[in-house]
Amino acid sequence: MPKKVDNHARRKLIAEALVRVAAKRGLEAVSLRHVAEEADVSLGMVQHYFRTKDEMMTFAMDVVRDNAGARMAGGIEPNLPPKDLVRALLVQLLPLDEDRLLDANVALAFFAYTAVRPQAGAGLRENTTQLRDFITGQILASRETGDASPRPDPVLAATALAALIEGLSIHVLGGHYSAEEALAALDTHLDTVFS
Amino acid sequence: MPKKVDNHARRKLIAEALVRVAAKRGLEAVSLRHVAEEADVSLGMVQHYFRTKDEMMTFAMDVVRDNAGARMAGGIEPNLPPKDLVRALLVQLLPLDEDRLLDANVALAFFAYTAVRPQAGAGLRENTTQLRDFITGQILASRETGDASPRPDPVLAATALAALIEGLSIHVLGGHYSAEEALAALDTHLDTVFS
DNA sequence: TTCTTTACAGTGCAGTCGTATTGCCAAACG
DNA sequence: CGTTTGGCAATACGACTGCACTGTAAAGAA
Repeated sequence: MPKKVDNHARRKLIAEALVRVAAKRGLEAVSLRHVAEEADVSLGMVQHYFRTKDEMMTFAMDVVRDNAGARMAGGIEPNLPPKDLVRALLVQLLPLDEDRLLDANVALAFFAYTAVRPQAGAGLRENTTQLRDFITGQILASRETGDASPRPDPVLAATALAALIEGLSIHVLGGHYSAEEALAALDTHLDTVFS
Repeated sequence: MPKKVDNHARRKLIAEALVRVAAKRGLEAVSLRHVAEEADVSLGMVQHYFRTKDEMMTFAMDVVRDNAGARMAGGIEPNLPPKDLVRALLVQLLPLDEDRLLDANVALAFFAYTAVRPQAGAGLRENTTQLRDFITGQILASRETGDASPRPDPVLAATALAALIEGLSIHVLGGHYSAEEALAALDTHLDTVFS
């Protein structure tokens, strides 16, 4: 066997360049050439690691999802009460700093992307399902300890919570209001869920 | 003066074709030629009514916003209690039928579009601001009549409500769950806001 | 009537797109 | 040592893009 290269690292390098292009100029500006330029590699190399553009897109989506997942996992401190735990998770999805703003921007673009390509959205769907399930569990846990009044359906409450951060993120991205306002809205909502 | 044509009607005709293309195949499939074909007119005509593609896009965005606004206005019955009024409004933004699904799809695409072109998002921002203000007013009104416990900040509650339908719409578009589930989540949230 | 102005249709152009193809180079194996 | 083979660069190609330009038909103004 000839030269040995870390295949996965190269793909990630390219995918991250794609993310930067998409965040700065939109998904429609993502072309093989632009990505190659942003990654400071040749077009040929991009083609070597991704046989088709769609393959590159899909991989980049997975990288973004992994980023978000890792951030959420990193925000967790065990033994936190359910409410704080959920909050710690959701805050990681809000564009509160430059990094998260970049990712949220790309995530939004991918949402629009998968809305027209249903088969490409499987990963996204899995993510929200997991998030919803986790939140549901935490709501139930909080009720067991008697912290919350057991009024509304926990699954629906979790659904609303997951949708809420999504909507807040989008509004912040669109410049409708500041990230701080979004955070405040999230907090008041959390208060009502974990009353 | 020569031939007299309803200029605005023609522009709307073209913009609606654009919306159909965007909903079916995504914003990136929106080209002058595709729109012309969908509208069953010539490329030359599209160019006659829109000097640039960006001008066409902006106009189409306005049409979609008008659609949504008209729907919301149409859903209103006066003398409704605040909660039902707000619900009637927000329901119009959920993709519960084919028409609203189409518009929501395009709206999502435009959100992603404006996230990278801030100057094009002014209209969108105005829309959510108006919606937030209206909801805020209704929350305050409901409290005056004593229907609600006056706990959380009404502005933040309105912000959350507006963000919530946005997030729910997106999740429904992505096939993460059904429109009925989204509606149920909205209702439980409305119950807590207008307790 | 003649003239002017609008409302298109058609074509051409320079640039970009994704992809296929070709070829060179260096490293590992026999 | 050669030979093979993966890693990459470069180029070419047909399709498509937004836009500019030209031509033509028709409807009012003079």
